[in-house]
Amino acid sequence: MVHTKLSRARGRPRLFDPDEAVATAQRLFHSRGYDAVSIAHLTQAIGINPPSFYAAFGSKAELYSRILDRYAGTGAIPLFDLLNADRPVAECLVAVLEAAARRYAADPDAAGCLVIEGVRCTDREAREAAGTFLAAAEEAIHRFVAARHPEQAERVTDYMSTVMAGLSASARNGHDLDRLLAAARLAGAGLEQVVRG
Amino acid sequence: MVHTKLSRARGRPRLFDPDEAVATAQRLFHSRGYDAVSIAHLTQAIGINPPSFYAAFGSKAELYSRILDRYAGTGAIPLFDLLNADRPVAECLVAVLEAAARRYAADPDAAGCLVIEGVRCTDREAREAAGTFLAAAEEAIHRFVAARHPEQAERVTDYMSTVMAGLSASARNGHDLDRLLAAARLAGAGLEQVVRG
DNA sequence: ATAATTTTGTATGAACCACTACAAATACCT
DNA sequence: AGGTATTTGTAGTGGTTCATACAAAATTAT
Repeated sequence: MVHTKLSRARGRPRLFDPDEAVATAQRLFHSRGYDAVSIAHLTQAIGINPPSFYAAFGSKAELYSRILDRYAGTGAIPLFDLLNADRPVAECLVAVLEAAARRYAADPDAAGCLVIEGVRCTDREAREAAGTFLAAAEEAIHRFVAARHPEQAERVTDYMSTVMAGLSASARNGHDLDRLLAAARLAGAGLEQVVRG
Repeated sequence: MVHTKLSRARGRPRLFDPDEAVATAQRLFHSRGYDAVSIAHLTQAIGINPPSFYAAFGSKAELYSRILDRYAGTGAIPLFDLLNADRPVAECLVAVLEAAARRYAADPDAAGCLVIEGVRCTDREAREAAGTFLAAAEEAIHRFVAARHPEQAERVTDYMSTVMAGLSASARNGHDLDRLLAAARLAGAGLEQVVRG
């Protein structure tokens, strides 16, 4: 039995578009941070009542988790593209830092990284969901560096985490693209000393 | 009319030591962050009831502000000592980064910088209080750099802010002293390229 | 038409939040 | 002893948090 989108579901139809609602919620979470966004804010922004919200998304943390998945395709840094390149390691890593600067400053009303900021929130469930994504990103960087500079992999991965967290914080402190890019490039200078190949 | 500490105050005496209470509160705020600490947590940790708390400290945000003052003398980086030295600029700045790494990792249960993390909290009043201290630190760094490298001052100050925010975040993510120090030194390499003198 | 299914809006529950009114208690001052 | 000043504990205030119970509404299936 295959359900196509053409054959409508059985009960009363939804009055809102869940995908659109997720996009709205993503903007809210990214702009104000997980803790500062209440169910009341979300339902009001989406234009629905709490029961519709819970029926569609389960809970605030579940919706957030779903948004993190979506973020990977819409707002996060394309790590695999940037790190699979055939260029020198340091060059790739600097490209990641510059991409981070660009993403984090792209929308002044949703500055910084949704994941990096998410791991600082008060809710355990949401924090752990963001932590999973952060760990995956760190592992991708670690693997990339370890392939050619195994001795430096941990140190460089830590450094990348630190700089990206710093860039996200500075973006949320209002630094614009130019300032963020300058900081990313200065940070890149540290990299080129360690991984020359 | 001078009141000495020897002549006791008039009414019923306090059953708790306000300084001790402030220290307890500082530990709580630093460990869990401003948002995650409730009045109930504070009063319970101090061992008093809410009315005593409000009589002594005014409000949660007021207490936090008082703690930030205290933090400057107990947990913050001695910027003026480190930057007034007669050594090369880059050397001083790296010393600041290393001092930050040490402070941020010193107590695993109160990791990171109270000020840097404070500016991310949900409460406007507390956020602005922390912001004042952060701005003062940034101004101190800017002035120090501008004295000898006026062209680089803004860029270097932004970079310092970014790296220190990153170190604080990494500390809160559980990185220990060694990892933080390694990141601080890698970041220092970027500095030495820009401010050689 | 009737049953089954799903969403909707209203209205609310239970737990927490920062904060306080009030009277009893405990000190100093005269 | 009596008056004044301050802190104390009890017991709340009103507001916000996330989440739900319930019945009416709107659709498909039979």
